[in-house]
Parts: sequence; structure tokens; C-alpha cells
Amino acid sequence: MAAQRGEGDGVVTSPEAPADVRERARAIPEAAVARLAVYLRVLSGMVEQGVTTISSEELAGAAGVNSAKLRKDLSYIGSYGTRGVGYDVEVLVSHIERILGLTRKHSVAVVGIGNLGHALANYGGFPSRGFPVAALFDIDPDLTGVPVGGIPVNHIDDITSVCSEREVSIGVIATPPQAAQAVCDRLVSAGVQCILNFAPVVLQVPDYVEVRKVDLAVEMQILSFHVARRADEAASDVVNGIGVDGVVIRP
Amino acid sequence: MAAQRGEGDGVVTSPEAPADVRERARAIPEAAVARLAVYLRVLSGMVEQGVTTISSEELAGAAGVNSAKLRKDLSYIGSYGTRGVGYDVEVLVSHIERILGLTRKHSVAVVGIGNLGHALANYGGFPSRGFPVAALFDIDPDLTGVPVGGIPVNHIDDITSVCSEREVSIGVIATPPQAAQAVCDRLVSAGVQCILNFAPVVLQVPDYVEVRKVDLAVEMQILSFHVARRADEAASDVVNGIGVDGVVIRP
DNA sequence: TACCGCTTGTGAACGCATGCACAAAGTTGA
DNA sequence: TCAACTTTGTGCATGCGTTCACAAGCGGTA
Repeated sequence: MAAQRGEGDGVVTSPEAPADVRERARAIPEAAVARLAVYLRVLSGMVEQGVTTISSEELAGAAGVNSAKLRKDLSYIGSYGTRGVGYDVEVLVSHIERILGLTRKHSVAVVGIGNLGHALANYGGFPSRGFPVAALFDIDPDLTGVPVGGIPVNHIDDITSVCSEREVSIGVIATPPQAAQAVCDRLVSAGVQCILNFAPVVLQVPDYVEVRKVDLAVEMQILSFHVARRADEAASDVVNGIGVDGVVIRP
Repeated sequence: MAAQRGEGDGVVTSPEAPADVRERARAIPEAAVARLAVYLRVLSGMVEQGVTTISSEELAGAAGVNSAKLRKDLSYIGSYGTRGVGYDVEVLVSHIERILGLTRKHSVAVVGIGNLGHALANYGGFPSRGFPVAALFDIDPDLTGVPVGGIPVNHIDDITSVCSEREVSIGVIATPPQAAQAVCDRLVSAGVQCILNFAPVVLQVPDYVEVRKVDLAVEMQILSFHVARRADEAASDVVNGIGVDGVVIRP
């Protein structure tokens, strides 16, 4: 069993190193993959605005990163820029889409049709970006057959058959924490290899399954930490003779 | 203007280094802070189960991390373990809560009462963990006054007065992307210094504001990348004489 | 064609986070 | 009291990611 990949982890590089497609893909750091997705969104906006060419400086600004980092990220997927000019927006879009595997549709199953599950099922951002919601599951028999966001809810017991039949490649867990591990196990045995987990639980999965987690409580607590740190700073700054607005009180 | 802190970024260390509380707090890597929140949740579960003492090995297992990393993370907040025994669960809980600033309540305002906003307003996990939802905002006048999750929705134009009056310390943006930057600007001018952004936009904020982003599209695309990588691997493995299940076909 | 200015792509250095391995320290049992 | 065992806390090495800085390359211009 392997714990899921958390934030900031790098891609695990294999010991052997054959120079082929696999290595090209493996060589991209996880952090860079996340940023590529951001670049892609910015670039899509550019296309709509009719922009045909963009420099690393501009794109970096719009994506909120350093331009050197941007260029390095793009270099992981090959050299598609023109020196002295910049990048062709459409070319870049198609290359990033290819690398991120967006040339293929990835069917999504949402498990747990509570508040969050409802929101996810109705979320228009998924289908429009190549992630059609293909199935919904809940343990409540009263929900079975009820359409949510246009898709009828299935009972969780049918997860294996429905998932393999509809070729679900990504499972989204939006259940209460107690149920999450069991749901995860079922998804895995249904052949789902990628899981997005909203439940505040550390899922145990086999090595070959990729888990990403979105943990609202953790996010809030990180922000809370920064609030506290800021309060500490302000307090010690005042003690040290610096006012709360950064003005030195006793120089 | 500073771009928001993305995943995996470290804490920015200040040039000067006075040995006081501030440095203690600053010295904790961002990644460690995120893990502390996870440890805290696991420990809370332990408390409910009546566990009084836990070793780094056990806690690390439950949190899905390496035990050395766990001990290092805990060492950032001080040495509260007993060699040969482990950690006192309750002591650890209270110390982590103190470091994360959870001894104080942090009022939350949710802006954008669509599907996601509804889900967030009704999400029980917030209040129970010290993050009471103190205000809801939307631009739709028809929603104004309508209670969602027990709290009446305010019009977005009242954001400044309501936020300062109710001492909101964390703003949650759950609006469509087009509105996000404007909402963010209003939150900032209302004095909110921590923002959790669900809109798929890179927010521009002053340096002193802390932004965390939760981007479902990016998460999905990262998973998509792994699906694609896996497909590539399988393909090249078959070419290289390794079957899809890892069995060597032509040794 | 030759030059000039601009932008990419990348080698190299730096810094942070991770994981190992062990000394220090505390507990248990005789 | 002492020895054996357990577990923490941490110095150190390793590896990854970020950033700098600059050579290479391309388009425009005379």
C-alpha cells in the first residue's frame, strides 16, 4: 500500500532510464505539471481574445510565476518557441493538451451525492474541459434513479459494473470520511486508477493508483497558521519598535 | 502585487533573523504546516478512540508519511515527546492547535452562493473546526436575505461593512472566474488578509495577503496526465517486452 | 548580406525538503 | 541499581526544484 501523493511531492523517477516517451513524461516534475494546467487555462483565454503570439514574460505574468520557471516548464515538453518572438499560442495549447492527456476524454464518477457531490455533478467546468461526468453513486437507496445534473444516481453497490461499463478513469470521492476508504477500495477494484479525494481521510491505495486530495479543513488551517503568524509578527514588531503598519516607532 | 502561493512553495524567510516567536513560526516549512494539519486530524480521531499515547511510527503510518519526516515536523514546534514511549496525544493536539492558530476562532465569509457556495455554507466541517461561517455574499439581489445554511445572504456591495463588522479573517471565493478578481479586491479592501480561492483564476493581491487556491480543473488535469503517462508506459513496456501487468514477455 | 535587438532554452548554482542513521534519553524488568 | 530495550530528536547527505545569467538563435532593418 502506498500513501497518496501530497502537495509538493515530485514525480518518482524510475531507476532505469531508457530514452523514450516514458522518460520524457516521467521527467516532468509534478509541480511543473500543475503549472502547465494553469498555463493552459491562461492560453485558452488568450486564444479567445485573438492573441496569436505570447512571450514567456507575458505568459508568466498572467500565470503568476517567474518567467524563467515558465520557460523551464515549457522546455520539459519540448522547444516550441521562436527566439526573438515568443510562443505561438495555438501550438502551445495543443502541445500542453497532448502532454496532459487531454486529447482523450476522461470519464468521471462522483461518489457521495451530498452537498458537495451535488455541486460537483452540476459543475459545468468538468464536461467542458474534457471530463464528462459519466456516473453518480450514493449509498442512500432513496436517491437511486434520481437525476442530478442530468445523470441518474446509481446505488453504490453497482459501482464495479457501472464503472467498468462506462469506462470511468477518474473517481471522485465526496462521501463522509467514514465511508471514504471503503468507497476507495471499491473504485480501485472497479479498475479506477486515479482518484480525487475530498474526504478528510488519508486513503490507503495500491502503488499503481494515483490519489490527489483536496482537503478544505487543511487549507483553512494553513490560512489560520498565517493569520496567527501575522499576529505574532505584529506583536513582536510592536515590541521591537515597529508599528503595525510597518512604521518604525522607536528608531 | 504578488502572485498567490501555489502548491509546494516554501515559507518565505525574512532576511533579518531575531530569535523570537516570529522566527519560530517562520521557520516551519509550508509543507510541514500542511502535514501538521493532517496529523492534527488523525490525532483528534485517536483522542475519540481513547488513545492516550502514540509513537511516531504509528502516527506516521496513519498520516501516510515517513516517520522521520513526522518527527522532524514535530520538532519544528518543539520537543514534546518522551523517548522510549512516544507522544502524549492530548499534549500534541494542543500544541499543534496553538501553532496553527486554532485557539482563536476565524470567521469565514463565502462569496458566490452558487452550487459550490451552497455546499460550503452547509458544510459542517467548518464551524466544528473553529471556522464559523459568519457571512455569505452574492451579486444576485434575489438571493439577498435568503438564508443558506442558517445564514442570510448579503449583497456583495455590503462586503466591506459586513466583513469588518463581523471580523471576517478568511474570505472564500466561490464565484465565476470573471468576478473573482473584483471580489478579491473588495475582500482585500475590507481588510481580509487570507483568501481561499475556488475560481479558476490567478488572483493578483498585495504582498501581505495570503491566497490558497483550490482548482478542480487543475487537479483533474494532473490526474489526466498520470492516466496518459500510464498509457504511455504500458505501450512502451509492451514494446520493450513487458506486459501490462508487469510480467516480462520477452526476457 | 550583415548587423542589431529581442527572446528562448539551458547549464550551473543555490536553497529547501526529505530520508537515513545514530546518539541521547527514558522506561521496563530483574 | 543496572542493563537491555524502545523511541525520540537531529546532524548530515542526497535529490529535487527554483532562480540566475548568458549563449544561441531568429526576425527585422539598412
